[in-house]
Parts: sequence; C-alpha cells; structure tokens
Amino acid sequence: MSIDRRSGCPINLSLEVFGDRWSLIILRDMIFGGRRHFRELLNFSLEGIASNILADRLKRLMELGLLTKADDPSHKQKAIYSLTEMAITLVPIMAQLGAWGRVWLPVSEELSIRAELLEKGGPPLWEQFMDELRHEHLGAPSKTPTGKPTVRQQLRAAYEAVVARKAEEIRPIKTEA
Amino acid sequence: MSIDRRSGCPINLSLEVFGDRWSLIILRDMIFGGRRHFRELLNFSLEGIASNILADRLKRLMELGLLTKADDPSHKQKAIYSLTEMAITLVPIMAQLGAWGRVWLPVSEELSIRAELLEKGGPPLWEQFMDELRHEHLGAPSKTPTGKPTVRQQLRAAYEAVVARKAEEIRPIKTEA
DNA sequence: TGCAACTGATTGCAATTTGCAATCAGATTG
DNA sequence: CAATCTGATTGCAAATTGCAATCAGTTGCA
Repeated sequence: MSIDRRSGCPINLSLEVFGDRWSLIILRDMIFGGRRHFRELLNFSLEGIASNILADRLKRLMELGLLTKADDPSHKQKAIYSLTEMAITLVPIMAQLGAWGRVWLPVSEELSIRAELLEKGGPPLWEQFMDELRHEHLGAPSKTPTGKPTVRQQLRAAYEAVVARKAEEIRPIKTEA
Repeated sequence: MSIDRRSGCPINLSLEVFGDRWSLIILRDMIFGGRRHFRELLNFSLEGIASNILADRLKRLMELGLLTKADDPSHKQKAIYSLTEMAITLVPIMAQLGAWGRVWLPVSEELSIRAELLEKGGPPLWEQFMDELRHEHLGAPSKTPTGKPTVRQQLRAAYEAVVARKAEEIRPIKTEA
C-alpha cells in the first residue's frame, strides 16, 4: 500500500493515494462525520472497517501527508487525528463522487441527502465547508460569520429530517384516534 | 471485485465501482486517449496493465453498466468498447481528480498539462467534451459546431506543445553554428 | 498454400493484500 | 484493585494481484 509511481499522470497518482476501498472512507468520516479518534472511526464506521486496516490506513495517510496526529490532553493514550490542507481540498472530489453515485448507484435516501445538499450548494458551499474544516483542523481563523449555520450542521439537519420523515411514513399515526 | 453494498452511501458505492487501481485508469484511457480496443488499452497503457486484469476489468465495467461491447466489422475477433452515459458523466470527477493530483502529487509536466487545461476550461469545457464523447460512443448528434477544435484535439495539442518545448530545452541548438 | 502476426482473452502460480478474531499493554475509571 | 477504554498488533485463512505462458480463431502476406 505504498505509492508505486507507475506513471506521472495526475489521475493515476491520485488513484495511488486513495484508489483502495478504505482510505477515502476514512477521510469521508473525518470530513463529514467529524471523527477525530481511532475509536470513533472504528465503532461508528458504517462499512465496518477492521481495526488493523484502520491502523494501517491512518499510518499511510499520515505518511502521504493527508493527516496529522497529536496527543489528546484528556487521555495519555488518546490521539487526535487532523486533516491537512491536502485532505481538506478533497471536498470537491467528495462532492462530485457523491453527486455521481446519487445518480447512478442504488444509494439510500437518508445517506444521499447530504450529497444532494452539497451538490445543490455548489462550489460556494464547498468553499464554506473547507473554511470550516481549516478552522477545526488547522486552527485557521474562521471566515464564516458567527450565527450562520455551519455546513456540517446543515448536513446533519438534512439527514435527520429525512430520517424523521421516513419514520413517520412507516408509522403514520402514532397515537390512537 | 463485485459490488458489496457495504452501505448505501453514495461515496462508498462510487468507491465500490472504481475504488481499485485499474478501473478508472481504463476509463481514463478510453475517455482521454480515445482507446476502443483491447490491444490499444493493453499496449499503450502507461501503467502497464496485465492482460488478465484488463480482461477482468472490462468485463466488470460492462456488468456495472459503464461500458458496452460491439463487434468490429473490420475483424471478426475484434471488439469495440464504448462508453455509456454513466461513464461519460465521470468527466467532472476525472477533472477534479486531475486538478487535485496536479497540486499535491509529483506529476510529470507533460501528463499534467491536460489536467490543467481541463481545470482552466471548467464545467463548460467538460460539457463540450462529454457532448463529443456522446457523439463518438453513443452516436448522439454533436452539438459542437464543426470547425471548432474538439476538446480531445485541444488536449492533444497542449500535450504535444509541452513535449516539443521540453525537447527544445534539452537540446536548445539543434544544428551547429 | 503456408506461416507468422494479431485478435481477445484464459490459465497456472507465487506473492501480496485483505478482513476477521483474538490479544496486547498502558491509562483511566469506579 | 478490577473493569473498562485507549490505539493498536498478531495469527491466520481467504481473496486478490500481477507476471508469464498459453490458447484458438483470424488475418495479412509471400
């Protein structure tokens, strides 16, 4: 799982970075799910990543410059993983991947609502999101005005609205007449 | 190499389609390199794909609906592979991948000039390119006015200009004084 | 006619990668 | 001081990968 340098083509090199089944999933969970710890990534993983694979990929992503690791002051054995600028600029790729998958693949409604919102928002929303990520992970000053809902909040709200609506559809009348 | 349906997340499902080292490379060569035959994909492959892997991936991409296969009238054993609409709409993803790789990875100049042109052209250029691909692969009427250079011609010209310039830099004075 | 080259693959095989389950030692909590 | 939580590591079976050789039918050319 290292970089082969099979060719200097940008698409090939990008594939050598995250052309496997897990690297981009981990980055997705960090970017969209706000995960920062090993256990968060392990236990809340939708796709059920194994701990050895997670450990291997985190290490690899650090070597490649997509993640950094720091001690968590609250626990001597706890590590906090942060996205680098290199990883944050994957947001447009994630958005395009999500948009494509939503059209062509059998996505579930509650999981694709975020892709839809991100697609509708377009580059300006992606920029706002990347700005927020820089604030969270790199300590950069936030350019987003306070009060304005964060992109992650918007994504979360949209997700929960779909979940709530679907629960209502299954059980339309909760209490008896 | 089948679809697991690990989760209904669009990004995950997209990864299950081309989250391997070869599928997107094959599609890249068809989209940008204009390859249509097995041997073209095999012999002109920059990354040196093996014939069994190529055969396997072509089959898989057909099963997934990204490619179709037809007989070549010129040769009874020759097959022509065509992109489907599903594959053609990968152009924006390819463009983003190329743009990201160009910034963060050790790309070679002559291979990244295409990514640069595609990035500069933005969505309008991508649309024109997809229109041309629909014309080539799906027999759709071309909306691009005749006379206007095709995107593939532009990409090719840009590539050759870089190669020529680099040759000149290495050997600045060809003939003796 | 005859033979080499070309067509799109397939097969055998060794090496690598994968994912599951169990385990680890140190840190913290109750 | 025992249970739990931390980020891993190890053993192992199964799957995947890529290289090399091979295949049978088709074609071009002498």
